[in-house]
Amino acid sequence: MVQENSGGAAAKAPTIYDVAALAGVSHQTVSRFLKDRTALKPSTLEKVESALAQLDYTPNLAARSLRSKARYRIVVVVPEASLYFPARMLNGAAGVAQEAGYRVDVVTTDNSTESRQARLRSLLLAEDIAGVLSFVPDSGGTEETSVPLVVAGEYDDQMRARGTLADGSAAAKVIEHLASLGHRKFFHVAGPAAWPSARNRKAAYLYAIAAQGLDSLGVEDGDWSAASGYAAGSKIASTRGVTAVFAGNDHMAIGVIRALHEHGLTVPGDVSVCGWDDMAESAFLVPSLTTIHMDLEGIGAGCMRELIHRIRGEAGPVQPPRLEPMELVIRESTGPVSL
Amino acid sequence: MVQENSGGAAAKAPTIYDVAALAGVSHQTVSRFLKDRTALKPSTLEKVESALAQLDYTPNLAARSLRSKARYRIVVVVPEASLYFPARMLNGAAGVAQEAGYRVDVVTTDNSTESRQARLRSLLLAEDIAGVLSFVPDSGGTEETSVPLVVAGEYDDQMRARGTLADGSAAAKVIEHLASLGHRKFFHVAGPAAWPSARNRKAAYLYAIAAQGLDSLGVEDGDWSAASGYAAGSKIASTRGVTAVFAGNDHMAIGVIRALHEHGLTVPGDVSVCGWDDMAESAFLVPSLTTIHMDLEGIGAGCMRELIHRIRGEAGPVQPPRLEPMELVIRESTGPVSL
DNA sequence: CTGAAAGCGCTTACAG
DNA sequence: CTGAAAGCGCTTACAG
Repeated sequence: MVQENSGGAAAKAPTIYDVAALAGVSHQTVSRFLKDRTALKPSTLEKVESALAQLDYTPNLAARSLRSKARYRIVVVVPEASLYFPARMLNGAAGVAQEAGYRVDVVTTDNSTESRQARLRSLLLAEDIAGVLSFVPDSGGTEETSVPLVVAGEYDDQMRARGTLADGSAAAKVIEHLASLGHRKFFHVAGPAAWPSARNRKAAYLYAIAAQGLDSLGVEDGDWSAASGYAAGSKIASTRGVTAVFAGNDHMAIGVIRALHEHGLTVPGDVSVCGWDDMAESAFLVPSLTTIHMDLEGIGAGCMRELIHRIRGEAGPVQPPRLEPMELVIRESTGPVSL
Repeated sequence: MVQENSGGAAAKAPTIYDVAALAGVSHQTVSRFLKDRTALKPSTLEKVESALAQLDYTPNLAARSLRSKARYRIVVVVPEASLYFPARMLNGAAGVAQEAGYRVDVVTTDNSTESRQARLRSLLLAEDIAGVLSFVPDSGGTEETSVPLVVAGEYDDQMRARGTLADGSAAAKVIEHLASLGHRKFFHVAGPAAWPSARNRKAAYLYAIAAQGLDSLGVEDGDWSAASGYAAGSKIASTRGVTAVFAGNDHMAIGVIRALHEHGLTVPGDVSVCGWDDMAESAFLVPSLTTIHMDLEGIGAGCMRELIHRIRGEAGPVQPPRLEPMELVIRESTGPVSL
């Protein structure tokens, strides 16, 4: 499981002094080269360049950051109970950060333990943190820090405050699609209220129902898991008249379908079910899942771009992320209302 | 989306000198306190302690690591195309690392891009890296580094080399279970051969088939995704006689079931299908999935514990991780062979 | 355009 | 048991 080191004395990493000695210049000149090559005259530049390459030099970030107060690390906070957390978001974010020259410190958090909270706080106070990207809506303690902070989803909140819903048009499409199939009586299984995306989808659902003159026979809050969808599904099965269910994510949709199945209801024969996210396996379920396709990787990348934009103090608004379109993908789990 | 900092001058983090001044001692004394409290006499200890608490001091890791050459960071390499990578493993690993006082740098990798490889290599050469935990079997370049390295799954390889199979008994249980239902003709959908766990399960499958005097009508390599399971499933549907399929993970099992469904074959009526991993939603599928329950979080934690053990140069073998038992969970997707 | 000096915040010898 | 000195590898002024 472990690969032995090539033994003995670990090869000391070369320093700026080694490079300087080899190039026959002062170490400051090497430092200058690293910062801005054009500040050197061509002949010097060349010497430094070849010495650098020869030694395979890597700067010591600790020393650099100690002296320059520059920061090279971004902390990403992910929920610990991340059975449902889309790893794709983390990937998107990490990719962008690496591309921009930052290292990514991942911190998992559950809201329960004191000690972990404390550890997170002290980490955030550390001097070398450039910024924080939190995928956890209530990431206790992150707010007090003075580094730039992006909480994924807060954008949604802002928009909702302005009367716009980030997920609005997609949710409207779901409801329209179901209404066009003759459905009139709906049920919504929402994500946990702490999450902006959950609040957003619920609000968009309620708005679309009202706008299109339909009926919502109930809303149940889950926790994003299939198990919570299953619990909601049992309730739905015993609620007379529901013919269409809109679930806040695909996991919960799976749970709903299972519960309906156990109550002798078929999907989409008796009840239509629509999810949200378009997980990689949703197309392969039986029935395959009608859902909203989300560019999770793109969203993660967008959040990270925004954070880096703030870290660098660039003026002007962040360019909105170029995401794959958020589209309704119609599959087998939704169908005409049964009479 | 962004929370403004509490404005103005960022509160400078307190240094060891601030603490020393407040406590009325030299900064070395504070440093000693941090390293080993018992080296101070009680009255001094008390003064330092209260000053420390009052200022909410956090050590500057960059400075500490620059001077002491101690390392505080562990790099975790995760596959970029991690649609299927169980985030739970990362969580388990990160939790253990944090608990032990390390920070976790996550690096995503795909094997394609040169620049990313280079970045990974230079990251690994950085002076402040204590060790590397890779969840990617072929994490190009990590081998050259002189820091302790654990590649998740290599342990499996070692055991196989010694004639033992980590996943052996569980795979045997799968085959036994299916054989007890009357199945004789099997098919295996394996994970990518680069992954030790995939090779392991395939070997265990072939061994169990032979040991129990059964027939394997084929083995198809997938890439862990439902889509690859689907492709294999089409092949299975056109292979005469197969009544039981053992898939290397639950995602591929889902794809297999879908393909069989499209070919008019029911599960488990016509064909039984068994997965591996026991994803959170596997119990809620229709049919619910027979699978091997894996303690993914525990495995991630175990790998990290081993790495830290090596980093600290502790003698003796690593205590084997205390995992939840790897159990066969019998659900609806496997049933008696049809005649 | 380049070198000599100072210093980031810590820890590790060295004295007392 | 505690303080004065030195130095980790860098970058940032300051001179030339």
